[in-house]
Amino acid sequence: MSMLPPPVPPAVADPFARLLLQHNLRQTPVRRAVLAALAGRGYALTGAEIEAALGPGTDRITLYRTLKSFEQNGLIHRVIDDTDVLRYAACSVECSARAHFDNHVHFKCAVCTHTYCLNQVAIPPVTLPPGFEAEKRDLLMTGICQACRTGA
Amino acid sequence: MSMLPPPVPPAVADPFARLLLQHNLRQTPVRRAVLAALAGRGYALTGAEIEAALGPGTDRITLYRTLKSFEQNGLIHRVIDDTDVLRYAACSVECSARAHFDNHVHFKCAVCTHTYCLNQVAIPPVTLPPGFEAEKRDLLMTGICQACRTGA
DNA sequence: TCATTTCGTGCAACCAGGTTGCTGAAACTG
DNA sequence: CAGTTTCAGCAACCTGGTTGCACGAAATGA
Repeated sequence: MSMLPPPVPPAVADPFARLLLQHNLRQTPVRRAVLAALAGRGYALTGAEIEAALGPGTDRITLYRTLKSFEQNGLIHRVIDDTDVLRYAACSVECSARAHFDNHVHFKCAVCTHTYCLNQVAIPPVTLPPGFEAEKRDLLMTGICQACRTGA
Repeated sequence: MSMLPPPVPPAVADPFARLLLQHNLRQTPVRRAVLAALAGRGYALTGAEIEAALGPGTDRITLYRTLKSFEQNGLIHRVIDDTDVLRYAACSVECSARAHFDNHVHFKCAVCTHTYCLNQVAIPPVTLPPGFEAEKRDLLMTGICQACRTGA
C-alpha cells in the first residue's frame, strides 16, 4: 500500500481499535468490522445479518467465534427474542464498565421485527417467591415501534 | 389470580382430552401425550426434551407441528431463554382464558438450567420512551433456584 | 353403522444456525 | 526479527426445525 504515516497523535484514534485494546483483545480486521457493524445499527443483529453486513468473503466460523469472544469479554451481549435465533448488540458504556450490566430491556417491533436496546429504561424491582434470587434480568417488550407506528 | 377449579363437564373425565375439546382440537394419542408431558413438569421443555419424554417411536415432525398448533390455540406458550433453542410450557388457566395472557415471568436457574414459569409474579409497569407501546412483556430472571440453593 | 370429509401422522428430504478439528497465517512479545 | 500465541479459514458435522406428499385416523352426517 502507500507509506503514509499514521496520523494518530493520541495512542489510538479508531474507537473500535481502542475498544479492543481496552479489553486486551488482538487487533484484527474482522473484529473491527464486527464492532463497526454492530455500532452502526440501533438494533440487535443475528449472526446471519452481521455476516451479510461484513460482505462476502468473511468466514462464518470466524464470525461466530468472534461473537463468542466479544460476549465473554463484555463488548457485546445477547439479545433475547421470541425466536430461536440469537441476536447480538453492542454493550453500552455502563455495561462494559462494571463486570457486566445485568439489566437489559429490549423492545421488539412486530412490524419491522427489529429488536431495540432500551438502555435508558430500568427494570423495576420484582418480588420473587421465597428462595428465588435473580442476578440477571432481561425484559422483552413486544409491540410496534415508533417508526412503524408513525409510518416513517 | 386464584386458581378456582373449572367446572367439569361429565362428558370428558381426562383433563387433557377436555383441554383439547375446549379448544376444538382433535383427540389423538400424540396430543394427549404432549399435554401430559408438559403438565408433569414445573418447568419449560425443549422440543427434544418433549420428544424424549414421549419415548421412542414418536415422530419429530408431528411433535413440532403439534407444538405449533398448541401455541396458536393458546394451550402452551413459548418460554424465552438466553439460548437458541425454544422451550414450551403449558399455559396457566388465566392464560388460556383471555385471548392470551401477555405477561410472562420466567426464572432460569444457572445450575440445573431449568426455566420455571412464575405465574404468580406480575411485571410492574415500565415507562418506555415516547412512541413505544408494549402489548406483550416477557421477563426472564436468571439466578439459582430454590432447589439448587438448598442442595435439595 | 357406514361413507365422506377433514385433518393429523409419518416418511424422506431439506434447510438454517451454529459448532468442532485442524492447518496456515497473522498479531503481539522479547 | 525470531518465537510464541492467537486468529482466520476450510471441510465436515451436528442440532433444531421445516417443507412436500401419501396414508391413516377423527370427526361429521345420514
